[in-house]
Amino acid sequence: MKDEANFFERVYEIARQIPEGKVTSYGAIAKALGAARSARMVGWAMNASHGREDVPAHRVVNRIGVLSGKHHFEGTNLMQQLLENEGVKVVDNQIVDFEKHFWRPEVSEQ
DNA sequence: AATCTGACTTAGG
DNA sequence: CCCTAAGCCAGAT
Repeated sequence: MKDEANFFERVYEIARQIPEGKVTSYGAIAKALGAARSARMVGWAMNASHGREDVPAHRVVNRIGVLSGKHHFEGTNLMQQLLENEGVKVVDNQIVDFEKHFWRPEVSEQ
């Protein structure tokens, strides 16, 4: 049996820990994985997260709070809809008060 | 096996 | 924050 602790699985683990109404960045997740330089890999893992309901990729945005991955969701504004449904304001593909909704996986154990 | 690509980030201007 | 350049690494072709 293979170990399911693949790179992707690790990213999913972090993503699942993102509380509702909160968002985080790819770099933050990457750092939490111990691979701060692999922020792109986090996004890459998200690409593989399709089919995994437990992976709220819509809560993961880039460092400035822009929904860089909304284009990968169904429709054209599903990602925004999901965020607003959780109380996160999104304007022009960018999260309003991003820092206020920001959630750091590395300090999630607080 | 080599090359390209990418849901990113940081640094410098 | 905007722009350009470069680093990054794993997957896809």
